[in-house]
Amino acid sequence: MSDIASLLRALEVGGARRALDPGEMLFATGDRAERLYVVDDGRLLLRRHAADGATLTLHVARAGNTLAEASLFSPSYHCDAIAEIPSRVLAYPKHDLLRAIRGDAAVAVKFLSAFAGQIQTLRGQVQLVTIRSARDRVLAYIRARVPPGRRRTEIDGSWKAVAAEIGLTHEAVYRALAGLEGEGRIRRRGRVVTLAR
Amino acid sequence: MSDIASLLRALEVGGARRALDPGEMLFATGDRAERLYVVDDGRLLLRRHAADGATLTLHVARAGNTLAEASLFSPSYHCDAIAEIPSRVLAYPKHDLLRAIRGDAAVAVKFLSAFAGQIQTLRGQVQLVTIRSARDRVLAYIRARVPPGRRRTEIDGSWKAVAAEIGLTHEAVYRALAGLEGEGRIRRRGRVVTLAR
DNA sequence: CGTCCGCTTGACTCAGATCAAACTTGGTGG
DNA sequence: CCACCAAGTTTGATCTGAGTCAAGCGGACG
Repeated sequence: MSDIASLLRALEVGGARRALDPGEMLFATGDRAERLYVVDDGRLLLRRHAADGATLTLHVARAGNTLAEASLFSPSYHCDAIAEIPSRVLAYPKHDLLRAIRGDAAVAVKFLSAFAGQIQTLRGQVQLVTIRSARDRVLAYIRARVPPGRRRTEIDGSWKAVAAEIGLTHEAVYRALAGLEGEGRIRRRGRVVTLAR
Repeated sequence: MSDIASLLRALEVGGARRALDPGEMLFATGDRAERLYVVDDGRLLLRRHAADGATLTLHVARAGNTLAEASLFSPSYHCDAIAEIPSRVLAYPKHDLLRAIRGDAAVAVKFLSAFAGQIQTLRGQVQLVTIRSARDRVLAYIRARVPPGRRRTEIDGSWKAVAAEIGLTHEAVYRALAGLEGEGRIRRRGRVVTLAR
């Protein structure tokens, strides 16, 4: 998956380990961006607060994912990072990384690759969040999670977390799921969902 | 806009122009990924087919957007690209780009920075589209367009296009604008908007 | 064994979608 | 230079569906 993690391990750059409890904050909006993180284990949420107090999950970072890539080129973080479950991360000082990247184009290319993946993920999310109907949005979310050629997928995290990720209330998500199952478009047992033909 | 586009223009790498009719396919899933594209004019859809036969639009690429960045790092395209309206694109051979990136860490860093910018822009868009109230969403859109320290901005394109971009109907946008002007939050003449203090 | 949290469903409300219609603007061609 | 057409803009009336509030169930965990 993310060869960034292994790439970082191979570099001289040392990563400091840090453990987080559920709900613990790794960094907050406005903090000086001095580190880039790799999720070793667990799950972290990148969140932003809207003016009206609502919180939006911008990204769900899982084991192997990098966190706050954009902060490499930004003086401060522009969102909060919070552990959803007990998690461990590796922290790499931004300056060391930038030095390594500037010194070795091959390293830079690896980073580019990881960034490109992020862009794709985010585009998918923009597209998803723009779908107005809750039913269609949930269905699109599921479809995007089913590996090509397969029919089944397991949602990781709770449906409530999914709701936050796709910009719906959890009630709307549950109703959409119930509706889709009623129509026979999907079958579901807990977090395992199967697309109907 | 997309500094990737201007970055590409600045490189020695030449871009081949290509015109597409509505419905014409630029590339299909599984094709060998040999080029990265920049949309010069028009609108292209990136689509994927789900297991249940449905078509999923992953992204709508407009003028200035790059297409298939991820393909730089993948041997084949993983979605279809189709022109929605008459469009023109610039095609950059992947090998030339990769050579330029690998050969010069400074170029690589420029790309990285541009990609990081893309990521931030996209995160901002996700956040914007998630704002539920039409009034607040339009206001946030305007605020994001006003240069720091200034009060005025000119929207490029029509308000109708803005509506599509931020996931509202054009009626909702016009009403939101009228409401904001009524409240005295903004002043507006055509496409020029001034924020009230 | 009790508490917390995810899950689920119901009733009600309201903002934005939808449908409709008129006015304005800009550009094109005769 | 003007007639005309297309597209954007504006406003009104109605409807729909997601948000909100509320309440109950069940499993996980200390």
